Amino acid sequence: MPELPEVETMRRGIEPIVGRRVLQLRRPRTRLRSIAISPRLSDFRRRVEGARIAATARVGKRVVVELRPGPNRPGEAARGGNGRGVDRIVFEPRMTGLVLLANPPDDEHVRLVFELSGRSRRKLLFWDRRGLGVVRLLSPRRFDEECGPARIGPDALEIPAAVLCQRLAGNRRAVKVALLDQRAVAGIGNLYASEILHRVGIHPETRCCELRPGDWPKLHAAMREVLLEALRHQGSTLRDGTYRTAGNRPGGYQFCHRVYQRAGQPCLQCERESIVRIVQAQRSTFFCPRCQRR
DNA sequence: CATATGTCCTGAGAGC
DNA sequence: TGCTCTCAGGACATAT
Repeated sequence: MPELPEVETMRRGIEPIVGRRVLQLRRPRTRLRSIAISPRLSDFRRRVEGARIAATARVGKRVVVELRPGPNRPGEAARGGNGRGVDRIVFEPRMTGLVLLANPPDDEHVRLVFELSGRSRRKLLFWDRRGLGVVRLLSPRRFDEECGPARIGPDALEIPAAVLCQRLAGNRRAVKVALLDQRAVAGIGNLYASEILHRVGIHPETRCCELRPGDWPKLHAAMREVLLEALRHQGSTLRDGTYRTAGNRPGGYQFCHRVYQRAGQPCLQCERESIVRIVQAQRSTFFCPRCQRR
């Protein structure tokens, strides 16, 4: 489940594509259902082939590739260049999607292939085992609708503590569930929500509105620490081995997990209690009943 | 409006 | 061993 650290690692890994041109877009035929793309392939192709890649970015858990108009679209040249009038490719990995600049884990789950210009003939791949991922080519207006502040809140690594507090403090939901709300704060998923709450010593079932004002700066600090540490380790590759960097290598943060997928094992903080697994909003939550009291 | 639940999908692993 | 069943969860649609 690529979350902020994994998605940012993928984005950094594809940086070498900046300055290249998309020569061809292909969707390999497989026995699997095809993933959702928009617009349809023929329109996607017409708009992307020939375009030059201007920059990469990340919006929450999405990888963004900014384009400049190509030579096959001379009429577009006038409004390109300032980064606002350009189309963007938005990769949404969701559960098992990967953005790769290397050989994929296997061939049958390669969903899209962007052939790039350059001597090395590199390919940008979207690989997705379960196929829940989405790839879109968005005009500036559509990008704002799909990825703007109305849909995706401030990034977890950018948001100030006071804003985090302001956006969540009145919430009646459990803090673990609220942290997963991408409109409130963007980039946290199921894995890091548990890790963050363990680090700050907050019980995951505590309602946001029950937290004391002094808890928010601590939660904010723990959030940054966990996400930055995971980013340094290039994300977490879980037991199923799905997540890989853009270079098709595993991350290393799974060896630092203190609670996630550690039910029944001793808490590394107190070394007395065992980690417990509960279900909140149909998702697993892991915590230490001793270090995280209500 | 805020909050809760159902749905999509494939493959791994459990249980018999 | 080979079958069936359950589960994993991000984002969005729909329900309460």
